[in-house]
Amino acid sequence: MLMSGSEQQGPRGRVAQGERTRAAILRAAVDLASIEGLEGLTIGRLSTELAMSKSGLFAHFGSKEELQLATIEAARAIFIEEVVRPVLESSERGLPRIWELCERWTEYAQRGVFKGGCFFAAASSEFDGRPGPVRDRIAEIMLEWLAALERGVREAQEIGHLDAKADPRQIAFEFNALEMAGNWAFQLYGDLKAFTRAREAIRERLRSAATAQAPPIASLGTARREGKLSSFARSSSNE
Amino acid sequence: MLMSGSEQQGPRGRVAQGERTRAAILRAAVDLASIEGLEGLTIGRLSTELAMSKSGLFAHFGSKEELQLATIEAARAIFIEEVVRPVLESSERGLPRIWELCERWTEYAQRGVFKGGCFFAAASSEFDGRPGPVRDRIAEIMLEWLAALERGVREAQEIGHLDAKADPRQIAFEFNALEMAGNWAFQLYGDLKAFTRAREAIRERLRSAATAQAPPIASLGTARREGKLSSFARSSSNE
DNA sequence: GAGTAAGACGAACGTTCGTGCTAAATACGA
DNA sequence: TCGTATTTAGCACGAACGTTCGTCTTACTC
Repeated sequence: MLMSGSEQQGPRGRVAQGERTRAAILRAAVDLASIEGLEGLTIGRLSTELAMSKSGLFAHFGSKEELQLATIEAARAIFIEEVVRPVLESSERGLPRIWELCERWTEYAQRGVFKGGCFFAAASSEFDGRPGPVRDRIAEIMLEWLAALERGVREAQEIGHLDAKADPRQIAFEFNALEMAGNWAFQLYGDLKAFTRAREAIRERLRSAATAQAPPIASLGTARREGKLSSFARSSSNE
Repeated sequence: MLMSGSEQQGPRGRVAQGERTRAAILRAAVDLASIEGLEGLTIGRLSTELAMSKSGLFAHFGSKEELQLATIEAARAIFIEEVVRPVLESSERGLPRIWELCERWTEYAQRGVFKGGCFFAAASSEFDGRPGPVRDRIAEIMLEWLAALERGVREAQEIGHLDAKADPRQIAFEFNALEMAGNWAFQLYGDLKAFTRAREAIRERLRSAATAQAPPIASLGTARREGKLSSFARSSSNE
């Protein structure tokens, strides 16, 4: 569901010109939309930014709504690449993975993968009152993410890291809430400590639900790059 | 045209006509903005909805930004009236009040005081990337709310309901995160259970920080209307 | 080299945006 | 009841919106 297959190429081995242009448009669109919103994502403005004509840009999508939907898919692909895949590839199932999911998300928000903060946090707030395919797709993708968190918790329970009596849905809700609030405070106040607060709350919540045979929460570090996690990495990481 | 003589007030020096019209505009503006956003709050659309002319409406504010700022103030007044004041008037300092703050907020979001959900949740997300007086004012008001939560916690610590070692800022952050996530899930999925989840998480967090002499958390009910809270009410509630 | 299709362009469509002006209508103290 | 100040409407503006159209360039096929 989250994470799927490969890209197709043009007729001959090379990628068609149009495809490259389209990709460039979407790369810019995703950043612009994360700042200005999906509705503030304007064809005129986008074309100016890319130094191309409105009509030329427009031809790639056929309607503004199609552009919005394509932008959402592009953002989803980036999100998966930046957050979901690294976690599935590098962390062990159970408590390390659920922690790593949160950690990676926080980092993704903090690092500014999208210029205006988390694309989906912004888009879901913007479109929650505007029925239509755009809203529906955004809601779906957010559900995917919530489901990923929930599955992480469930796996941790199966392995015996977390109390089996805990409600995975509830915990997923809480973690998502804390992460999005971190993103929110960072965007509104530039307050980096908000991420620390989110992290701290998540850690504490994990502690409260952890079992005796869970790896110590304190060992779940912040600096994951290079090594620190190699003790957990690459055993049977997929799915 | 809008609210002519029909709105009977005493014939003596009552509220000026313009003031009444302005208030009617803002009442509509606040709802429209909570759905469409403060930028989607359009003068043309608003005037159509109120069956008055664009220019007539416009004259009350002088610029779109002034309209936005006035709308924000109107929303703030409603929020205070619906959430803050009832709590300060009806609940005892300490744990009951901090709980009641959260409870009232949840109810305010659930009840649809603004048609599109919490006005400030929407507005702060929309404007977090657009510097200017509008963004600044929204940020200020959200800080007021966070400070109110924080003070609630601090008071509960002073009274001895909550562990003095807990960090009030941290707890305020967490409660705000859970509430806003409840609002978010409700707006996006129509999921009423999200509010239950938020409530549950807040209750649990309070439990974890409560002292021995705190009133039992379980007694902090959901149904507050009529009586249930009269045991806490009206001792020295002000300030 | 001729033929074809994709891709990008500039101009223009009708609409709506925010914002000025000026005149009419209305409310209200005298 | 009247006169004036406030309040509303009418109209026009330039800019930007999404969208359509016809044209021109480029690149690949035969």
